[in-house]
Amino acid sequence: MEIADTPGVIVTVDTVLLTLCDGTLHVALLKREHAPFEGVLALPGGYVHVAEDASTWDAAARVLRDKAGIESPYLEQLATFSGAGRDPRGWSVSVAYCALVPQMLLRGGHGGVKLLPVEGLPVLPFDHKSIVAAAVARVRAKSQYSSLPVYLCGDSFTLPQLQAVYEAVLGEPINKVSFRRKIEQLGMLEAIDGAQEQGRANRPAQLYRLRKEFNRRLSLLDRALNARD
Amino acid sequence: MEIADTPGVIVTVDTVLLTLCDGTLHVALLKREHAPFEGVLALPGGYVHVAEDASTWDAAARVLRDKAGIESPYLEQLATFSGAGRDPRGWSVSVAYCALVPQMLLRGGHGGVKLLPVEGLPVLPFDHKSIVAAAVARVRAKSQYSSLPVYLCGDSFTLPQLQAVYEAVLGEPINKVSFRRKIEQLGMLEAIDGAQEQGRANRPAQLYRLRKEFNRRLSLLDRALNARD
DNA sequence: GCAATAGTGTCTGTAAGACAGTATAGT
DNA sequence: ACTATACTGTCTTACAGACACTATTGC
Repeated sequence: MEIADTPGVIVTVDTVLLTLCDGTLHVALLKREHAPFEGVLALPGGYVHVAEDASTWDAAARVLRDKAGIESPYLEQLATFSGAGRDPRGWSVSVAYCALVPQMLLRGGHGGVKLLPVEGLPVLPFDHKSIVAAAVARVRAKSQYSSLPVYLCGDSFTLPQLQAVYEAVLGEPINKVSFRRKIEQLGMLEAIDGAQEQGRANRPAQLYRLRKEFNRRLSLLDRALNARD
Repeated sequence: MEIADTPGVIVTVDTVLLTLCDGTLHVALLKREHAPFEGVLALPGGYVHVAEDASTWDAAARVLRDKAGIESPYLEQLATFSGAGRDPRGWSVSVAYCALVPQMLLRGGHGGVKLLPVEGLPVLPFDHKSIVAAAVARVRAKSQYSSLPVYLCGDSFTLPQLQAVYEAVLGEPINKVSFRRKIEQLGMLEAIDGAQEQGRANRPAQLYRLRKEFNRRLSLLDRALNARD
């Protein structure tokens, strides 16, 4: 029997929780409670707990739940950051995860969560700035061909609202007709019968929701990677 | 000061080395030299060596060099596989990397390397079958919009050869004119002056090579993720 | 009726695929 | 000259963006 662990390697998870505030992408940061960098704003993260976590995905979900008070409907593995220099405690491996949540869902979260725009972040400890940059790049890339931004909306939304979300993520205006054609052909939305946005002095917009069979589809794919087999 | 490692977690790297044989993707496997699964074919992998490896990328490169005798020009992080159940030794984290090499480069490798078609693999230990599947899916996806398959060719190649490689990876024929237009607009190849394929009873094809500025571009991007900051 | 935004029909330009033609080697 | 494959010019078709038009609410 060989050694049952890898001495000298720190194994952690970090989560990049993104949401839309005022039309721009923001990332959730927390003040660190322990050394190193105690009191400094950083990504929510923590050690993998061998006894509790069935995988690093579960560890990331636990970190978000316990430290930020959030159950993210979307949680995808981003990449793994590693090396001798990234953590002053020693050689470390951090499996980074990316979460997308509607801003409303953050209302119920813990009070200590700070939201900062992803552009123009202050200096962050470890290599957290690189991790955020990788998450934003991934989300922008996926938004060009997938339904990923729907996770930034609530349960129901109008097409103009969804288009505004896409435009905020991608940082450029989208042609209305093309957008609606694209959404149509992706086929992952369904109109909610008789439900329309009310209360404004114009034609009301149809409300839509994600079809059940597409719900959490992307995160399920990621889960399969972490399953036993 | 906290603990300097994460007890009970095994930290390894696994490499999926892909190449083209007889027009289909093959993966390199090695007989395991130690328990568990001693003597069984598996992906080349090993523990992270804190003293030698500056990152998991370096660990993967070292594993390929030492165990398979190959310096891969392309080595990209794929995903991280983790959990209590995937390794009988205990809770483990494996950072998986994907390498692409031209078949010629494998001639110089160690003798123990077995190449098997990625379709119809036998049962593999750990979750190596999932890892291979993820690598193949990633390579196919990236091949649709990038120059990734050039790493499966040698230093110089003709456009018809490159097209055959794309078709083998994607598993479907490509329109010749569209392919040449696409390659042209990607602009990462340059004709080698006066060099043409010889020796066949037809018009000789122009030889091309990857432009220097595009060399290892994708793997450099991945390296940046693993750098100190 | 008017303002404002939702949603749709249609035109146009760009890019992908099909096809056929020309080019150049060996035999 | 003939064959085989490399390469290229051009036609057609599909799709993305632009624009204009209709639809429906509150005031």
